[in-house]
Amino acid sequence: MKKIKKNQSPLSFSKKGKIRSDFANRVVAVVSKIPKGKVMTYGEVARKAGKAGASRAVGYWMSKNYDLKIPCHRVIRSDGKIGNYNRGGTKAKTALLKKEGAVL
DNA sequence: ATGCTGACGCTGG
DNA sequence: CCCAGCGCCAGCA
Repeated sequence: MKKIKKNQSPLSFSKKGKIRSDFANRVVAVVSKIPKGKVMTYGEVARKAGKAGASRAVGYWMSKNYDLKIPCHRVIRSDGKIGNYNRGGTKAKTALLKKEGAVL
């Protein structure tokens, strides 16, 4: 038998069980899979989510769902710069990554 | 569908 | 570091 549906992680961006978008769910899954001490760019996340180039869409969900239930602070810009965090807490994000030992 | 917005990516200044 | 323009995409009114 085959698994009709994969695990529905509680991290998924959904409304009371209703999936908003497969894309959003994928993004959360990828980000939550980022190992500690490592960072992933929005572009990479979007690519793994199946939507290469949807870097904006990725950040969009972060801003809308920055529950901090996912290591969104491990998601940085392609330049290696921080980008944004919690409506402008770039400082906190930088310190957080440095503390974890992320290679910037 | 259309228009606007947004935690992007890149190039240029 | 900042800003401007263009291209990219998903979400929402």
